[in-house]
Amino acid sequence: MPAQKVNIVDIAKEAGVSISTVSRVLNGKAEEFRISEKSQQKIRETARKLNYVPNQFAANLKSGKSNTIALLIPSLSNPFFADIASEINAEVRNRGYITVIGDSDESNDIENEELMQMQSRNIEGLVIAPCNQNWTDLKKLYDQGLPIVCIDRYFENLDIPFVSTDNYEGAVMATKHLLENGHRNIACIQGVPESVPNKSRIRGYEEAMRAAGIKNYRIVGDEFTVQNGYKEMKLLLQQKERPTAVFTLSNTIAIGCMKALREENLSVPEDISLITFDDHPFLDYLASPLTCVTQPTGEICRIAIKYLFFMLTNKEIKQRQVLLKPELKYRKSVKKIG
Amino acid sequence: MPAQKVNIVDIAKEAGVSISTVSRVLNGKAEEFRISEKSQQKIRETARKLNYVPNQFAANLKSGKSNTIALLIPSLSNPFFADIASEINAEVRNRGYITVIGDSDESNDIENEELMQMQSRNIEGLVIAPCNQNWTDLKKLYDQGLPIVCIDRYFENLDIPFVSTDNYEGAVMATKHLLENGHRNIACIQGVPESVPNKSRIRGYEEAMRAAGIKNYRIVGDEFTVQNGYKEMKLLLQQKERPTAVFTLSNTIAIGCMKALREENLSVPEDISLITFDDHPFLDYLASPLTCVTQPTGEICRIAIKYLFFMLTNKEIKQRQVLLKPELKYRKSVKKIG
DNA sequence: TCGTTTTGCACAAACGTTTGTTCAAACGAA
DNA sequence: TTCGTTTGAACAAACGTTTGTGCAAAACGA
Repeated sequence: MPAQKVNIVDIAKEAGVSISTVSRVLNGKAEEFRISEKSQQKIRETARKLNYVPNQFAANLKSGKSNTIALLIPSLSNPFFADIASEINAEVRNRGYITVIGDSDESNDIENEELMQMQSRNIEGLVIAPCNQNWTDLKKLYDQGLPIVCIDRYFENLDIPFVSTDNYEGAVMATKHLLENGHRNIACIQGVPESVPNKSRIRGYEEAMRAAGIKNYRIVGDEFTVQNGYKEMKLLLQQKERPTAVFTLSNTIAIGCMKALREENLSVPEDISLITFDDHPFLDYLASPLTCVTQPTGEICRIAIKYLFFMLTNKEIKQRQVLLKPELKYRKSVKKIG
Repeated sequence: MPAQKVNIVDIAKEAGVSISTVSRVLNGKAEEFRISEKSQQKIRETARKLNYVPNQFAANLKSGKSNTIALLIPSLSNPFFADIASEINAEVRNRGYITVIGDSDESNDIENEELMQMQSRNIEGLVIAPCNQNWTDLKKLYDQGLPIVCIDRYFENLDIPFVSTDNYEGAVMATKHLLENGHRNIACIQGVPESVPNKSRIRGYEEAMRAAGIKNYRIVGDEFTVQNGYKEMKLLLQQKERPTAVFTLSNTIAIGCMKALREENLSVPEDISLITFDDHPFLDYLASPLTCVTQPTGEICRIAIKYLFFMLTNKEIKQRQVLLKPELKYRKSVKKIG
């Protein structure tokens, strides 16, 4: 017998008070409106008895407050973003809000659709790692007053605050490390070419290579996926002049590489050196523990949420564009050659 | 200038028609209500021009339809659940619904709170891997008519449908594999002891051990986390009689183990054999590729969503309790001894 | 005793939709 | 011309809250 959902009216009747009184008590405004202790108790008690669950939709409709912030990421199945989702979720709950998470699967269309959905749900803030390079919609939202913070991916020339890693620096560190170990023929397998982090990393890689006087380097690939890493590594291995080292721009790509290498019976770092962006608990325990560039994801999330809630409460943000320093975690996937 | 949010009334005015007409056109009910082609065009055009975004809250309030299903999992940072989230999300979107994801962080309180939140948001269905053993709240919801499907974790004696892996069988397979390789002193590091999958796995492990005539086996640990695996392995290694093999009940636990082993300069499988529940792309590329019991997560998600939508449309479900077969993926972490 | 202040709460109007009902105009048939 | 029928759309009542306003009753002061 699907008990009809109880509402505030039922409670009012049962408790013998008015609707408004119920509303105020249940919203903790009893003091403010001087509701007697007796009424308060009565109301709370019947609410519990009737199993009352407030209807957020109705509440939001009237008040405009949804107590919801949205997180929009390109791919939950990417451990980097799964981590972020987990952290943001916890951080947001601590502040009494709830998170709705959207996964755009790296598709512009889905991202836009999700963005719409979230608007429809009157979110009060948005944390996004935009996969769409076309920022007009996002910018419009921001200008309409929706607090937005970009993480990981961002738009350099927009005034939307962002928190990310200094990807350029990270790539320079990684590339230099390879160069210092005598490598000259270094290939780079990238992820989504249009994304800012990817572009910065590529820039870092290129500059480091050119600074070392190397002109002909190879950049291949187009996705932050295992499949992409696998495919591109396979192709690289078919080249006449095999690279002595490979720099992958995500750990998913790195796994793909290892799969390809394993199939060709090549080992890291003996036959080929490997270095990757993004850490992962597993990286330490691989056949050849992978040297990597780690991003401070926890810090990124904390700052992003801090900023978001600053905006929500109209506080000033001193620095709108934050790039945190990555670190090189030395393991054993780079061989000294030459 | 935060352009006031446009609503259906604005459109009606601008287009010179009534509110209801706008609503019907925008909801694709133009045919049904015989709205002229001209009006339709006019309405759609002005909606676009004014940048109209429907207010779901208002719509839902009236219609009772939220087009939302909820996914509640114990931990997004666990790759197993991250995968599930990703798959469910995609599957649900394909059916024109959207998913809101909740992460309870293995906390009963948070789970209950999230459950409340979701009720408040008038979800139409729920997919949950319940961490709370107290099913009364969930059961109440189910009896009130909310379609619910449990995945991974479930309640055996409830009529709430579930889709999971035959964890018992998986554990038996793993344990037998160790036994067949001559191991007698096999320890098991478990996850959350009260969770059904954990209990089934333990049952499988125990029965296989006893069937082999082994009485004194060790079950330790209490969380599906890296830390738990690390700590328990450390302790196991301090025992007088070290186990020759360890069976871990999740890959997070397995990583923890490997960390401990590495610190003690022990290697798998030379010094100790290791087998784990749950696959992961990385497992293949570890120093000693880990033999594991894989769960058909994709299949689990697909079936769960199929069932959920059956319930949503009042179709009959033939089989309410589904346990899919796991598979043993042989890699190189088990040594033949004795 | 009678004003005045405080206390405690009820009333009713929103919020932006959906949807059942009603109705005018246009049309066609007789 | 008149009447029935279709076509196209307007009206208005919800949905379950929140919140500004208003007003008794109680308490108090003189």
